[in-house]
Amino acid sequence: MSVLEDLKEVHFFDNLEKQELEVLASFSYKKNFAKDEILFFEKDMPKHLTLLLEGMLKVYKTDNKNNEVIMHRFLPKMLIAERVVFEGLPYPASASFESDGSVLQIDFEKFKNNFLTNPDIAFNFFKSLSSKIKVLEDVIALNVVLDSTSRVAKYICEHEEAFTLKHTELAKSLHMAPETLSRIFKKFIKLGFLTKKSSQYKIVDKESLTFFYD
Amino acid sequence: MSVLEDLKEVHFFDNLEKQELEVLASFSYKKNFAKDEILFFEKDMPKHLTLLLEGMLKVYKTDNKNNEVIMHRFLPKMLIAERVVFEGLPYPASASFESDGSVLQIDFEKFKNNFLTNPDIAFNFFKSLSSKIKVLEDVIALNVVLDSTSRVAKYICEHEEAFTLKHTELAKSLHMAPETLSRIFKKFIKLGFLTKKSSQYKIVDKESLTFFYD
DNA sequence: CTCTGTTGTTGATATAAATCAAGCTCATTT
DNA sequence: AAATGAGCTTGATTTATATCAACAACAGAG
Repeated sequence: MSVLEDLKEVHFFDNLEKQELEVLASFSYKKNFAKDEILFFEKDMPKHLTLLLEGMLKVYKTDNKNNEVIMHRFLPKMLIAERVVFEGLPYPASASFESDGSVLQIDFEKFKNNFLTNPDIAFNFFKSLSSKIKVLEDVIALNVVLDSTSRVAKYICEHEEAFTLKHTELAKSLHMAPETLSRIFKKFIKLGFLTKKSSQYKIVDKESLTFFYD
Repeated sequence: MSVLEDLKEVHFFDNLEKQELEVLASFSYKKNFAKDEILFFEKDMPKHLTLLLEGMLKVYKTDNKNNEVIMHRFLPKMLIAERVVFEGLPYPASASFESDGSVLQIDFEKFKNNFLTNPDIAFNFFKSLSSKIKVLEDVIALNVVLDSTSRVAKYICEHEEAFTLKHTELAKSLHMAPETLSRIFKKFIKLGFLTKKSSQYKIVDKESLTFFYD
């Protein structure tokens, strides 16, 4: 797929004319990554605006005990770390691919000069920053306000992809030990909120689960 | 002080002409608050863009056990909850004054139509959103990645106002029990990182303190 | 189909921090 | 100066969750 075709699929640029997209494509480059490849390391300087095209990406920090703390999980068509690019700061965390994927790297200086003065693009940029604030507020609400059981309840109710993740990964997102997650799932099954057949979990009583956090 | 004079003091609007400021002032209202008064409640719908003029404001959520979790602390000249205003969503948390203070309430529709198309203002709006992302990332880094001791070390090194807060309030910001904070201060004094004379704390070995989190 | 390694589970134990309870300090009022 | 009360400190206890260790389940390789 050409860069131009990729750009057409990204709602972020919906308001651009065909000709403008061509200009944008002229300073945008597609790059492929394999599972577990690193997109950037904490403290690297961003060189371009990055848009995730395919695959799942996690942004994480590593704590004292070398545990990953996942701060964001990105799905295709999302803009990545635009804040630091915008501010010319080093990345505050590292990012790696959780599956094969690809990104579009856009020359930020050119983007800024050619497009950020366009109110529609600026508006989308606002929205992208806003949604990131929302995600972070949710991470705080999830990790700081709720206990483990409530975190699991909230996460599996609100995230379709929860049961597609490996337990170790899910535990990382929820910021708890895999053992703890395992015990909570067991509890939910015993309470009849969840079923498990051939290691595939399914919510059977969402109502009750929401009581944990709502 | 007139609204116009207040506006002149806010760097956010530095790039506006005198005449533009007058237009802005025409749909902006100043409102005073006493300590502990509520600016807005979680789930209220925002009615205007709010700029803190004077005083200290905290934005917080309340957890299961009715403990406050402070998500932001605002100092004068900061824009408050612009994201939710921008997105037309209810406030995700409550806000109350920690001291007497005042805010400027700006009609958002008019602001948007008259000023958000101005690249300088849009740029400042980006910056405001960006800095909020940074604060939230820091809250996550502080609360999720670090243990209590490191959180205290980081906070007192990076926040001038740390020692002006009551211990109960500081403990809330750091998301720990006041008793825990007290014990950590005691430990820091014993280690010679901190001194306390007539209940005024002072950092004497910042270098060592930074080792806890850097 | 069996072997092997990885991921998930379970129970036992350790640990950080919250909670509880009591006493202390200091500022304010009388 | 004594009395009051809010905030702070200290020690004892409890609690949630991590860690450790052993084992089970399952997936992929041969």
